[in-house]
Amino acid sequence: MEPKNPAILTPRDSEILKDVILTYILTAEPVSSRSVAKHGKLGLSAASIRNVMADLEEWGFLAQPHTSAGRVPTRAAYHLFIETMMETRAVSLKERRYIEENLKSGPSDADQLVEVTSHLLSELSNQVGIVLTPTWGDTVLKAVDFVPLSGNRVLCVVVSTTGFVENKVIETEETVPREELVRISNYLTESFAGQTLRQIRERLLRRMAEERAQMDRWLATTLELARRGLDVDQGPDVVVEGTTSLLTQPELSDLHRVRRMFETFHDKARLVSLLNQCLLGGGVRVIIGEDSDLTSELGFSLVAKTYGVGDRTLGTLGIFGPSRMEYQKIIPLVNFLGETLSRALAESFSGPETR
Amino acid sequence: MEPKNPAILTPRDSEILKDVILTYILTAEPVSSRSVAKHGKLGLSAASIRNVMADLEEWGFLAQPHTSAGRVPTRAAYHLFIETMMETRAVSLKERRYIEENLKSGPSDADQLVEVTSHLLSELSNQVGIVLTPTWGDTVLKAVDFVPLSGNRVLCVVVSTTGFVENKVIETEETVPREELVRISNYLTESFAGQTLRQIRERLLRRMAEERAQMDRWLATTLELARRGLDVDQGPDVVVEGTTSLLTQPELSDLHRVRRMFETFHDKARLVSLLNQCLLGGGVRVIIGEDSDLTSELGFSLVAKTYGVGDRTLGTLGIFGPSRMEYQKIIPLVNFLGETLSRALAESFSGPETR
DNA sequence: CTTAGCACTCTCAACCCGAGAGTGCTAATG
DNA sequence: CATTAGCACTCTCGGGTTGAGAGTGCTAAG
Repeated sequence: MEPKNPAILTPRDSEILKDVILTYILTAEPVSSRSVAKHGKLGLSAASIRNVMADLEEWGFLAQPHTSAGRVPTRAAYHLFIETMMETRAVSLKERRYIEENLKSGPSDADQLVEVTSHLLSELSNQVGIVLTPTWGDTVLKAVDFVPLSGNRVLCVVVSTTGFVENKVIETEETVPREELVRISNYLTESFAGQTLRQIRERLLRRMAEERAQMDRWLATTLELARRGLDVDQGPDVVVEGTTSLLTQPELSDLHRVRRMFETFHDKARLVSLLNQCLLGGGVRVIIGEDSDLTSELGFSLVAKTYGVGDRTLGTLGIFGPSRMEYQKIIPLVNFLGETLSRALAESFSGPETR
Repeated sequence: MEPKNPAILTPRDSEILKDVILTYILTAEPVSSRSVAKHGKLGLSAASIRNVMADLEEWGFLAQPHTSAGRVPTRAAYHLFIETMMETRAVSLKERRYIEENLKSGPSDADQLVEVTSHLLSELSNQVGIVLTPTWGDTVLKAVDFVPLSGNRVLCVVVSTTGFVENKVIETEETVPREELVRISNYLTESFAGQTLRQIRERLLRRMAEERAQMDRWLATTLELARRGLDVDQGPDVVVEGTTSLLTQPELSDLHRVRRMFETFHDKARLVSLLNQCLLGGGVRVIIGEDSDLTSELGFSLVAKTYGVGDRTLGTLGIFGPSRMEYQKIIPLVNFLGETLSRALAESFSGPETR
């Protein structure tokens, strides 16, 4: 469709494009040649700017909603902006303090940590914050514990090395006394700590098949409890925060798009697959507009980054919002929060082992 | 403003009012005299209906958006409708099956039960489902359990008799070995099970003050752990589900009201206080429009009921939506789900004691 | 190469207008 | 006397029109 881009933009072209993008981000309205001429540093008249802008449109960096409207940056323009001409604005000291305060003191377990992070993402960007929790099968077991409830019910508590906790009530064939449960907890924790739930599951099944005949009663109930309690095959959870803050954005001024947006955020499966596109690479990934079917409908963008402990990637976190967003601030913010969350998870939960 | 209502409506007035309400609930548009005449059983002409409707308006049961529009029921009309002329439509067998299936098989602990209930409320009514979880201080302790994490961290698991589980990570002064934690868990569960968290907290504080001097080391750490672990002073949680389903309702056709609605649902504190108005009485409570500041802004209604185990009220559940809702179906639905949730909580978790 | 000038295009809000819907009133009717 | 047919009146809503404003593209002059 669009003619081939030139190998490189002249400094002037670049400057003008940048100006258009910056003011569009600010105002959400098509940018006219006149406003660029007035506001811009280079003392050119509107007419000259117009020529350049016509070129930029031809290259595919600008578009007009209709004849005689200003120009609007395209997806390509945003990408170029981010890669070559953006001056990132580091997260301010005040914000860093605020983040660390909230992340250090408030949450006690990892799930709360994730929730607070999502909230911070949203609050500090005025967009939607998204955090993907680790896939449960990949988490490394720290401890299992069984608590007797009434009747034949047992509460199984599974803790990962990174501090995520999962509760599950299971029903046993017969009542298992408290002391027995303590022994079982100890045994299972000792034998399986340090392995992923997926590995554990496989080993359990293999072992149950192998030893079926010669297993004593105690081992049988133990393994059965483990199988039931550790079998949490749910995929990753998506924590979405701040959808309402988008309602004030001008791009959501019509009801139909509002509905679409909420439908989008409710379809967790698609969100997960979108977020998973960002799994590779350590830096911040930016997905803009038609890069993905999800973002294209709404003309939205996603700025995302993985988080994890050591070299192990646990999940993804990011900010979702109209393509017209302050990448200069958003990208450092996502970066910082990714690092901070990773650090918090590492510091809090993988200290010296207890035994 | 409005002239005093007549002591009683004639059967004909009543019939007409009912017809207006029913068709308004269905169509969401002002009801004309003509449509009542056509659709209604009593073979009257539009002109006669008009006279009656003018009366009903004078008495405050109907209102017109403007001259030469049809009539719309007022809050008073809905109340009258619910109290005297509504024929409730019992929850269908299919729906009952669906509810019981979802509530029996899916969720394992009480928190999940609440979540599923909220979802069912929303799904079956196409409105917003709300469930208020029990105030944590009022819940009765079933068991406490401590799981050692890394370093000086201990995961405290608190289980209520009704199956609600709370996790909390606390930091201890010095490392407490695993066997010790087991002893402490046992001791605390035995001494405090059956009391509310509030009671326990008071006793703990008193005991710590009394015995400060003569306490041995073990008891000191035990009580300290208990104080920290059982001190969850958070208020009730509000689980809101299905806000998006309201977006298709015609009363939310303008953006401003959509924003208002989402703000409303995000202000958990106000929601709690509204729901708490329904705490008294065992039946289903209906709050319509200007009955409360919360519902008035939007012209919304709330149908709510308490749930609990035995004679102990635990929380509230309800359906929130435009005043124009199918009370004939909604009220039985809330009633049924309240009873089913109560039953599920009772059956699952307060069976025979384990020790 | 730059820019002033101008014609041209497109949107947007305001306005008007007529159709349609519904009412209130009155007079006729059983 | 309740009921109803008839009719004038009111209000909303959608469509069409118009004029102002904004912005562009082009051309010709500096």
